This record gives sequence, structure tokens and C-alpha cells, in this order.
Amino acid sequence: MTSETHPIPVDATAPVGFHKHDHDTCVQTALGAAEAQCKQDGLRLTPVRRKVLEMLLQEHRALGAYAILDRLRDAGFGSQPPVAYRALDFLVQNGFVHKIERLNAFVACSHPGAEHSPAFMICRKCDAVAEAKSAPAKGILGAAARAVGFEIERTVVEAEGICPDCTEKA
Amino acid sequence: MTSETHPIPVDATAPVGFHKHDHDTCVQTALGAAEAQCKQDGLRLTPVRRKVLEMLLQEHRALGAYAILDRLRDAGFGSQPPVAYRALDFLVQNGFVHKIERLNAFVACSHPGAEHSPAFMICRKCDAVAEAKSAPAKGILGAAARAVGFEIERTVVEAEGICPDCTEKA
DNA sequence: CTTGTCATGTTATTCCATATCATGTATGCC
DNA sequence: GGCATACATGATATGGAATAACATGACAAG
Ligand SMILES: [Zn+2]
Ligand SMILES: [Zn+2]
Ligand SMILES: [Zn+2]
Ligand SMILES: [Zn+2]
Repeated sequence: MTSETHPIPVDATAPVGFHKHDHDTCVQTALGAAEAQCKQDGLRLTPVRRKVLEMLLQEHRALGAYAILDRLRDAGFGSQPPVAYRALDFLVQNGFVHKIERLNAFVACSHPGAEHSPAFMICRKCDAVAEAKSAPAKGILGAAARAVGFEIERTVVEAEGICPDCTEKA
Repeated sequence: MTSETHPIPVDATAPVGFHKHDHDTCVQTALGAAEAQCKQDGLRLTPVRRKVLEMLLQEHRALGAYAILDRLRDAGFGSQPPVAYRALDFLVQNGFVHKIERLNAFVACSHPGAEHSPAFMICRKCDAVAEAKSAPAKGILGAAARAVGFEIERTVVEAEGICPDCTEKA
């Protein structure tokens, strides 16, 4: 959107999404990182996949599959659900995008590259989404799982509430 | 599109927490507790609502809204989605039932009465669901939220993995 | 009896997700 | 080059989740 030159130092451990930042840089950096990682890992970041990732980075919030599909159609790609879902599957599978279960929607990863189990903060007023790191298996849940012999493979951690912006406005 | 019968892929397999227990007692106790609490709080546990809660307690696993709807129809209640969703809204709102976001399904609460933010362990093999308590705002996520000024109102904590039963079988 | 409120029922539509088949395209082997 | 294979894409169709919009029934105050 705005191409202001106020480079926000991207602290890789800080949650992203609730504060202003240089968005163009943010998008370009992430796209570049994705391309590099794909090249390195022998993954194919094809046009559709790249476009979907770019859209999600651009929006910087969670988009439903059909919103993504609309944008794909506008960009001249296929217009049927599987086109979007396949691209999303690839991106989620390889850690470039996360699914927000609470919203049935998808958001670009804010900490690309590193292995991590993300946690999200979702504003119920403005639908902003911020990603933080989590260590779910370390806490009470991990203890409970060990106690009953449940083997955790993946966790969904999503907090719903009010973002700082919406709090100010009230 | 006419009023044909709906195919119901009902899988009536074993109910599950992750350990055996006296199920009839379990159901009766929970139903009784719900009735008591509703009476105390001036809530109306109407026939549909009671039936839905009873079904979920009986199954002791997560059921999708349309599976619930099928059972409601069989029991002589309304057969359209809003009937099920309204009853589920009431039960979730008042803490008798939880929604499993990962499955888009609903499960009866295992710790009725007490205020709690539940965490769930979901087996990806057999769809068993166990409820544990969580303290999400106490850990890393809580710290991240305070750091950015996000006000947490509710949390979704769901772990996906393999339950002890399925681990044994392998 | 009238009014207001809540629960229920019905119709219809929108959104999320996947199964299936057909077509295209890169890549590696002959 | 010609061909086999895997994989990516495209299009059709369908199923499942969720809600909008509207109508009816029960019931308690006034
Ligand atoms: Zn991430
Ligand atoms: Zn907000
Ligand atoms: Zn509970
Ligand atoms: Zn299992």
C-alpha cells in the first residue's frame, strides 16, 4: 500500500501484525526468502503458488479460500476451488502459510524459514491476525498429554480478543 | 433437491475419552448437573437443547452439526440446520459443550460447571477427543499478548496427534 | 385480549472443502 | 528427437458447514 520508507526492524521473535511497518519491504523480503528456500529444498514455487503467497503477504491478514480464489481469477488463473486449495496446501505444507482454524482462513507466515509452532492473536472486531511463537508441548497441555500417553504432533493455538488498535478506538 | 432421504455415513464406533469409565453414570451425572445449573441460572434447557446435550454426552466424541441434525430428525425434532446450530449455540454459550475448531465439530464438556478454558487432544486416526484444562494466558502467548497490548478473551488450544489406544495398535 | 419475548421451524443462500477426470508441462531415459 | 513418468493445472460436480431471512408457536406480563 503506502511505500513509506520507515523500515521497521523486523524482530523475528516479536508478534507481527498489530503495528505499522514498511509493507513493501516486508512483502519483498518474505517472497525472496520463500524463493530461496524453495530453490534450496527442491520445491517448485510455481506461478499460482507464488501469486497466492504474494496475495497473502500483501493483505497481511487472514483471507478465506474463496477470497483468494476471486483474486486468482482476477489475475488470470484458474477460477475453481481446487486451484486455490492446492496452492494453499503446498504453502501450508511447506510452512509459508498458516491456516487459522477459528476463521477457516489463511495467513502468510510471519517468521518464515524457521521451524515453529505458531500461536495467533485474532481481533474479533477488525479480523487482524498477529502471529507469535508458542511452545505448547512445554506447558500444562504437554504434561496432560504425557500423563495419558497422547503423542502430540501438531498444535493449534489461537487467542481471540481485541487488538490494541480497536482498544484505542473504544 | 427434492425431499429425499439424506445419506448418513454414521460411524457408530466406540466412544472415547482416553480411558474407560462408567459411561451411563457419566451421562446421567452430566445431564443432571446441566439441569441443576440451568435451573439455578434461569436458563431454559428446552427439549431440543437437552436432546443435543444428551446425544453429545452419549457419543462421548465430537459430532458435526449435520450428524447432530440427523439424530434430531430421527428423534422427531426440526430437520433444518438452524435447529441444530441454535441448540449448539446455547450449549456452547453456557459452557455445556465445546466446539472443536480443527474438526468443525462439537463435544460435550468433560468438566461441567466450573469456569475453564479447555484444551483438547485430538487423535488423527480415530477422531477421539479428550479434554484437558489449560492456562493459555499464563505462558508465552500471554506474555506476547501483553507485550503488544492484545486483550485475550478466549483461547483455542487443540493438539493433534495419536491417542494411546492407536499407539498400542501400531 | 394484546403485546412482547423467546424458542422453534422452514426456505434459501453463502461459504468451506474435496473427489474426480481431463489436460498440459517439465524432466529424465531410450 | 521421441517417449514415459511425475507433477501441476484446469474444469465439473458434489458434499458439508454456517447463516440470512422470514414465519409460527408458546407463554408471560399488562
Ligand atoms: Zn509462522
Ligand atoms: Zn482490531
Ligand atoms: Zn469443558
Ligand atoms: Zn486414536
